Amino acid sequence: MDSNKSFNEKCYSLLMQIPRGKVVTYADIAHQLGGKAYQAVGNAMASNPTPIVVPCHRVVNSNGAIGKFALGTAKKIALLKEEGILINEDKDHAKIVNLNKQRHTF
DNA sequence: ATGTTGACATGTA
DNA sequence: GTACATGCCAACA
Repeated sequence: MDSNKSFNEKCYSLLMQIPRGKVVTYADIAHQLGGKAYQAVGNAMASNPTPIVVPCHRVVNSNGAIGKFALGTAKKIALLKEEGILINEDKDHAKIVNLNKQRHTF
């Protein structure tokens, strides 16, 4: 049966709950969905029909890394910085600073 | 740190 | 409809 909201819609709902200046990990989202579909979540983001509207750029890896982004990792970093997220720019090793502190809790 | 295994949605054959 | 491959990953050895 097709659920009311597709998997991708659920992910977007959670994403839109994230206030500016906060970030979440794929594991957190997957956990909120009641499973461990980390990559499924990421895939849903990749299929993101409305970027920016859905802050998919506020989602980072569990280890604090930026991960990838449909519009480009650099774009993601730039957006996060613009949003006020502190990122450790080390050459090409961009990582979230104090992830646990900037991590948003649902 | 590296490699392998695990879990889930989507697309293609 | 079943099977295989891929993907903005994570946990474990």
